[in-house]
Amino acid sequence: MALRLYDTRTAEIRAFEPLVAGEVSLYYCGATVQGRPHVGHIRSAVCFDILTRWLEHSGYRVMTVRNVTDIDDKILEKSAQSYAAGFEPSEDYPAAEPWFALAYRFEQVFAEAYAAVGVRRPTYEPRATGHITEMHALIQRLIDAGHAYPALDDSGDVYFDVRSWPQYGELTHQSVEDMQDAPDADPRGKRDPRDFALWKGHKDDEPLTASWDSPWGRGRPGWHVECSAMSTKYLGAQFDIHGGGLDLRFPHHENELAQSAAAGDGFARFWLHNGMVTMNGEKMSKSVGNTISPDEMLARARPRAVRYFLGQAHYRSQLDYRPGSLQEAQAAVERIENFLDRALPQGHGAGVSGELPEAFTAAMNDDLNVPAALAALHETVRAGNTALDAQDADTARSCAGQVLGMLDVLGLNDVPEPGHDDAGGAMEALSHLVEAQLAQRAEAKQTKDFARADAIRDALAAVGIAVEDTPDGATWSLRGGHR
RNA sequence: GGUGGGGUGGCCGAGUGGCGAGGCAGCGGCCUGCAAAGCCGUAUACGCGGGUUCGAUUCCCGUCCCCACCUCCA
Repeated sequence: MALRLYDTRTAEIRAFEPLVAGEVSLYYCGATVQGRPHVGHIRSAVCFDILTRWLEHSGYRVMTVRNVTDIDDKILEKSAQSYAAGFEPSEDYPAAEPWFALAYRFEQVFAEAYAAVGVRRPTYEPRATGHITEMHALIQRLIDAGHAYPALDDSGDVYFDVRSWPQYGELTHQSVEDMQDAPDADPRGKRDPRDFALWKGHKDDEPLTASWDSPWGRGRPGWHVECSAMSTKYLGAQFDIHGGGLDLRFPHHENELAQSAAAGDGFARFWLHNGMVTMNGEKMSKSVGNTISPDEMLARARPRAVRYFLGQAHYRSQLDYRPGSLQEAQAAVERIENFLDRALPQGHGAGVSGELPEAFTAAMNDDLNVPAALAALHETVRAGNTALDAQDADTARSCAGQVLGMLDVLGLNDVPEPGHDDAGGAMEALSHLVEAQLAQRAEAKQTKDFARADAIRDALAAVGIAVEDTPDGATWSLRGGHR
């Protein structure tokens, strides 16, 4: 069965066929780098990372582009605040920081946050500020086609003319007439309050560094135009998939689609939107204050568990966080790891086949049904454990190979685990100390001195080292940092 | 008011016109010196009311509730 995906625009699941055989072009919206990432950004990235991995596993060559919005109202506002009298600097927002320094700094924080849960870098990450000329060209095409106009006042803005584009609303299935009037719409210079800015004229209180010359006067880009300009520059006038969070459907993606289509570009063939992350059923947002940051998650559970949690629900479903979610995810992850440790001790994993179970493949092809894919993974783990208990090493090894293959697709094998990969010499030294303790404990057990054996185990447990007995002797692992 | 998505066992979370995915937690058992890990077993689950059907959680109608978006939003 081939891959089928849900397309927001047509509101249907249909077979995915790329524009160019064997190649997939994917654009998905990244962040406006005005602050630290929150888990919604990371969930979105995990979803599209899994999509990318699945496409690659399916044999496609995938070009992925994710934008960095490094100029916008909020970035300028945060920077301006840092110069204001009475500003109190914090760790996240130092005093007197230029907007471009702020944006660049947070861009790097985002990169670290993505990497911490094993999200691979896109093929390219274009910045809005680096594509002003492409935006100008697009805006000019829209003006020439009669779908955009310079502001009727002297603001220097350029607006998209919503009324000139009958298809406006097609992505979110709304008609312009039915839209609720925007309470904060500032109609100055607009033909219709729903018209949106392609170009924003420079204002005197904004730094000159945040403006560029244009045929319509000095200014800066509107929010939506960058994605149209950059996606088509790197992926072509028409490309396969455009993704992003559900909350970007309107206005952001609707406007992107309108301006690109009105300019004559085919644009995205599939629109994919991931669901929101909620806390006890409500969307996490800073204004409500019900947030947990990626850093806080990583402080509460291992990176691999955090990724498992963020990726475990279907990508279109809402993902609910509540106390205990991460511990549950970690328990599930460790169940998988325990099996691999039993089946492939000490690096015997080399050369095992990563062939995937049919149920897993079918689930992934069915609009990336990760929950069903995880069910297949866990069933393979159980089958493998059963085989181990029956001394059937070949079956166990085969199951382990399949599990490794599935973990690769889900990206769980790529998550860096501190204290595991990079502890180097310290880990080596610790290993000798623990082995010596275990040898003493084995001796105690030999002489049936269980009190002493338990004392050693308890002492190790007290410092975070878990000891488990197996038919082949005791094994140990660091609690919180997998062996 | 408009648009879209939901309400599944203690929790999370798939799915299906009829043999109850999966994970976590719980209980019982096997194994173990004891644990841990693992395996086996274990649940009168599908918001409510009607209808269609031999049979509905799944389809239809009605109804209640929740969530998201309607120009800051992943």
